Amino acid sequence: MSPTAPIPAARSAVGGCTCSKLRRLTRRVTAVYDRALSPVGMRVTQYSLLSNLRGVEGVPVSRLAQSLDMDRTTLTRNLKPLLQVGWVALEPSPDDARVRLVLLTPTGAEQWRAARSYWQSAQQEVTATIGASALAGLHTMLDEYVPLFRPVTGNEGEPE
Amino acid sequence: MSPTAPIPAARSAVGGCTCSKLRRLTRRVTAVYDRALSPVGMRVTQYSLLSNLRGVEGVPVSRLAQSLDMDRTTLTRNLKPLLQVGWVALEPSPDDARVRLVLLTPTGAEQWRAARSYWQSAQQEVTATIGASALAGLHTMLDEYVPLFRPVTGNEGEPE
DNA sequence: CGGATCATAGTGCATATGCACGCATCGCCC
DNA sequence: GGGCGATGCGTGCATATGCACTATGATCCG
Repeated sequence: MSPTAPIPAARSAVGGCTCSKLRRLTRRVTAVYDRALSPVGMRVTQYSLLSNLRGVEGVPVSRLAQSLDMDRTTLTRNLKPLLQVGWVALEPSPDDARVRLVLLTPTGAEQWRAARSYWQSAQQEVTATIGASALAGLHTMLDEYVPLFRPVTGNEGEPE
Repeated sequence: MSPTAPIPAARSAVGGCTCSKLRRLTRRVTAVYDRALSPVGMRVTQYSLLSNLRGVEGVPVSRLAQSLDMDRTTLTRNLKPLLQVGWVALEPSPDDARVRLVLLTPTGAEQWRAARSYWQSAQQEVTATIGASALAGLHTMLDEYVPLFRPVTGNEGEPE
């Protein structure tokens, strides 16, 4: 069969769907970061998570989820592999027995510093690929539109 | 504890990370579509998948993955729930025993038609939220930047 | 004090994502 | 026609995502 023949009726997968377009680009861009971070055995989601713990004593799970703008239960599971390798720790709050504080371990901080340059490589690759000014325009849009949509699972709060 | 106090050092979860910004907006926007499609028990990923099967006799799995710009193995698994409910079918190609053709069942086509208006609601909501011209600008960027990045798992092909 | 209510976190379930690997088949070439 | 590399697919593994539900602890109020 001819490997390059176009599909009869199905060409553009995304059509006019904003969501599919977003997901598609996100998939490709995520791969850039994940490949770049693979030498340190870290994914971009994890790098982002660790970044948010820098310089913080301990953050309640819900608050970290808010900060990351992600579902609290998603965060709980995303923490699991990081707990296993000992890059983060989870300890009960002395003030409130319900609260569990997430904190960066020394090892985690070290790993973050090691990962940082790899992340910068990925970010630089993206910048070079689409151009600095175009990237700035994209960032502006992404940042501007996020607050217009409902946050995941009752988060929100902190306007900035 | 004060529920609205800002986190000491961790404010913006995404910082300057293009990937995190993309993933964040994608999460929020996906929720809009998934909520809108929930009455028909469909997710936006599935809606997009079914859309690509409209008017097609049967598409090899790999080619459909290319069209959707998604990893072939991801598609294989995304097909599973649709196979179970009978909206798509998978049959061996008469020409090549290796190839499995994905096709939309009559039920699946019917479900797609039913879902279409719900998808339109979501798309309309997004349009109204960020504005038609802004959305057009976003689409332009998303479409323009996708081909600049390596496709997932050796896909690509179709420049169109 | 004690119960209703609220807040915080984890789990079960289901899907989404992609890499590494293995299996079967196809085409080609001798 | 018997290899042999290439091709098409599926699976195992691990993470990412979010909804519904549960369990536990804090708070308020009579």
